[in-house]
Amino acid sequence: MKTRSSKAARLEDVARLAKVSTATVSRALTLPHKVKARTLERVQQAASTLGYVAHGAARALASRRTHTIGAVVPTLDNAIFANTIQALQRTLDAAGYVLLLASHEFDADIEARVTRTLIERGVDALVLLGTTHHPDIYRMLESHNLPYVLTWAFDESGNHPCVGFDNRAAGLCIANHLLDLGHRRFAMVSGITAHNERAQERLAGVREALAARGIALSPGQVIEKPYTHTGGREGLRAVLKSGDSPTAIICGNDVLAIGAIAECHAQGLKVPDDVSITGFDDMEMASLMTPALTTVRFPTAEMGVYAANHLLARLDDKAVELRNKLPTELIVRSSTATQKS
Amino acid sequence: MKTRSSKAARLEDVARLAKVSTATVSRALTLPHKVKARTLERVQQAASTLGYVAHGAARALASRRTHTIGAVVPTLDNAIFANTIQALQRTLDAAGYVLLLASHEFDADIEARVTRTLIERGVDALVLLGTTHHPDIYRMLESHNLPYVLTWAFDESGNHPCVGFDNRAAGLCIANHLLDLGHRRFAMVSGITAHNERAQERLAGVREALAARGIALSPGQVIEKPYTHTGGREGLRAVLKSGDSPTAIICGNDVLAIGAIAECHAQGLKVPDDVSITGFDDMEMASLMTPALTTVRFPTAEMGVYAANHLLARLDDKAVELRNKLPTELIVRSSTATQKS
DNA sequence: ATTCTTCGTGCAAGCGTTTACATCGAATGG
DNA sequence: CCATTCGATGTAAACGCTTGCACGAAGAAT
Repeated sequence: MKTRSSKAARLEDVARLAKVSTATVSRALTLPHKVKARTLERVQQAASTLGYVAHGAARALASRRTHTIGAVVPTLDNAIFANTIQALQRTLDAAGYVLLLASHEFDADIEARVTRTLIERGVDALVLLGTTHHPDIYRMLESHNLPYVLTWAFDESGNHPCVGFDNRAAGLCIANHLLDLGHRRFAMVSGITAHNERAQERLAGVREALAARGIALSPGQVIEKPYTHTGGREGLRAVLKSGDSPTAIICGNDVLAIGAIAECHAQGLKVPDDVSITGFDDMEMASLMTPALTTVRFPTAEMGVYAANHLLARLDDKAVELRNKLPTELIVRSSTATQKS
Repeated sequence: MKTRSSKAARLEDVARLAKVSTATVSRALTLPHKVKARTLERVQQAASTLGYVAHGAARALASRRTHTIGAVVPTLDNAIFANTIQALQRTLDAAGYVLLLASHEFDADIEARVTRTLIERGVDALVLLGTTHHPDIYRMLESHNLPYVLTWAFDESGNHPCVGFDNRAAGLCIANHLLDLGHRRFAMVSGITAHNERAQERLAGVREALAARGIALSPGQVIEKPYTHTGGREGLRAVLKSGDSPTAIICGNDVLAIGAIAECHAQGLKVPDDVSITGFDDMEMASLMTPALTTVRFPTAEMGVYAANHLLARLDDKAVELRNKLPTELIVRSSTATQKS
């Protein structure tokens, strides 16, 4: 078994070289204002010539702080989460924190396991995605008294700090857009709704909007697929096979929509002439494809920044609002068109 | 300042409840075969009723192992890196390791700083992207005796363990494809080549292929842009402005190519009728867009798996090959066409 | 001058594990 | 039946840092 080299300098080595105590070195490195300028300089000099790198575990053990924040997301594969993570990491980094990342592929048990691992590794706080989680997760958060924040969804129960979107409103919004264009025959290629309230809410919003005009979605008109391009293609095929040729297909996110549009092309269907297609999220790709995608914009990067700042504030015992609903916005592009009846 | 709750159970609490010593509890939890079945069961029972979660920092300090592996990448924003990271994380997770992630936005100094931070946090090993790094980075790796592996590029010097691709060969390959189609007027929208040997090598490969047919790229025919969609759009505009209307534009990666194609559409240029466009990487999107993108496939997920296994093997003191060049493959789709002269 | 602060520093006690070493009883072999 | 080995457990010393407390010196207030 490889061990960290014994040549790595320790605090004591720096102290000896700078002719001060280890306590002073420690203070010089973490609370520079507590040390006289001359001493500080000597210590820094010594640390630098020895190439001293602090031993995080020892530091964490003694100080009970790791300066590490954990995030557990469904997957990194999806550009839209990557977006948030990137913003999160950048904000944390600026504050001297490091991001410990784990993903669970939309599996609730794996989520509980990796969350436990992160807590074990000693994160100071945790970013979770979505509101529905394994009870063990909430139990561990509770018993370790860990600050956390839920993201991407808005916790209506009011029990949890969160920053997210109103996924139901977004669903309502996109469905109304299509209704206003004259569409009456719909289908939805949803993400997998089990254990995923974002997907559930989007679907519920769509249903609500349609119901208001007396339209219902039959089981055959709602296809659940994983949030992948392939899922979108398969979803579209399934929808077509189901028979009642919809004029508008609402996809559970942009990735599904991109897959669906690609499949339309493959099948010789024109978008939006033969069928209108929509997504959710407004990832960058949505504006670049042809046809450009009509979707609902979610400010995902802002959310990452907000989540980071929220936790940083709480770790500093500053006051913060505990729940924040970020605005979403309908973005109409060219994948939807009016439907003459 | 928030501290971890004092109610969290420690090893000692478990030991007391199970009526054994802390040493036995420790062994029961990490080397189950070293304790008698009856004892093991008692300990597990006690741990579970107390909701015991090991204190990673203490464990790391005592054992000099963190079971954490660091990765520092340019950005997470790019689906193609996300791909590798996802594979890396999944493989590490299966082996009981956690991924500590940092990004540097293509800035060499930031890279050195975040790498230092990761080492400080006590990673057992490190995944680096590319071969060119700040000398401080190699110095720290050396003095801490840290296993590491370079990825995405192949280190010809032979000084560093690596798993990557032959970016130059890929450049050669794609340029030859276009030459074979009859193209003679070229431009390249490259990534920023400073501190990035992947971009440099791709460009060099292209130049080499063209030179073999007596074609040179003038400075105006090589535009460097960040690896973003916007970079691709701007790159295309710059290429067009430069005057000598190329019939083939080689983009430094798929993201640039997607941006470039979008800009072509905006400018009323038909791809591939008016101009052929290529990328590198073969991200999933490449096959889904219209026109589908001709590109060179890089097995990025495999690389993540390989990098993970490489480090895991070394941490276990098993033998591994230190350098691995993964094969790339030309993928011809519909963004390139023959050029009649 | 004298007393009271304040500041800079050192001393040393942890922080919660792991792990060499010691111990002890039981099993094995001659 | 004793000597030897072995397996299971306990004892206690690290691991490398932070931080409360004590202390002396220097400055401020009286």
